Amino acid sequence: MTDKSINLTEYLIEHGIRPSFQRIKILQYLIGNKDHPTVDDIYQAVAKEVSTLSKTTVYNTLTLFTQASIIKGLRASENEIRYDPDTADHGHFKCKKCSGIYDFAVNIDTLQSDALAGFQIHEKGIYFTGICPACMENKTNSKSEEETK
Amino acid sequence: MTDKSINLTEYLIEHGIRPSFQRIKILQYLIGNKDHPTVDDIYQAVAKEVSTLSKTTVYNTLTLFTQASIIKGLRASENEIRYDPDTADHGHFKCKKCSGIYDFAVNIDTLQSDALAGFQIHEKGIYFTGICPACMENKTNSKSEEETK
DNA sequence: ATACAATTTTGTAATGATTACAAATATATT
DNA sequence: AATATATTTGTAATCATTACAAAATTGTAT
Repeated sequence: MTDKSINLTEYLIEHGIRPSFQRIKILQYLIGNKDHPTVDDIYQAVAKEVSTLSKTTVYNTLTLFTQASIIKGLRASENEIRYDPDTADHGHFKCKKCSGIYDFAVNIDTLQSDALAGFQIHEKGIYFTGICPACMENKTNSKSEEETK
Repeated sequence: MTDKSINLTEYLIEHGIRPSFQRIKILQYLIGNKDHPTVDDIYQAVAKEVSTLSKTTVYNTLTLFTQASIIKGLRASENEIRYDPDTADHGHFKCKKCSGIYDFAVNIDTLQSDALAGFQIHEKGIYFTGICPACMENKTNSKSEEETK
């Protein structure tokens, strides 16, 4: 789901999800914010438009979307799950300093290990951690103060 | 840390960790149980030998070991962190049915993607999910009942 | 349109893993 | 032995996530 021109309502229907107002708004936010938002990020942002929004609805919706495979939950971060509307295989790099999460292209098929013969694989997650280029330079990092945890 | 003949006390000292009784027992358990135990698994088991053991000590110790890179924390499971004394690069497969976690050999170096030029990589995590061979056969699976969540 | 059924949303209360913190205990050093 | 330092312990707090039931919305059939 990358093409903005696709109608969100139809997109949901195509994936067997009834297109409620809340669901469309949450999906819209996810597609417009591919920076791996947390549940709270999503809730805070969408609540500005949908004032009655409940966090439970956000959880329900994200679970629903995940089951329908239109988004993926990431476990790159320690505490919380983050969500990614890009369901194509790719890796995630988490910077230990600024806590930023970067996507990176990777040819996951080359990984295909003989060791998993006989296993039915559903998802492939590639999570790297380390220091991002920006933080390598800036010893004094601004992001780290606001987000260190 | 695979060779059982290595003295655990010395092993800890070599890694800059003071070898307290609790730390040795926890390390001993980890090395003897490479089935990716949870914090509670470790606590329950070691508490049988060290009756005064506190769960906080287990957390402290695991954090210490992880910082010293003698174990690795896995996020293959949804809720909780699991620990692995095998710090060599390898993948983890989580079966959605029986919740079992399998190690698998994988040549992570082949992954090296150009996209990460300039990034300083510390850890590489490979997490697959799906159905394990045992669960593919047994439609009625026993493990799933005890561990489904 | 109207009434009924099914689905979705909401709010609150529980759960459960992890962390904070300070007192108690053990260990090392002089 | 005396003192300083490091470790362990227990309890209380935190925080993301889940459970659950009531309220609101939507769909369907008459």
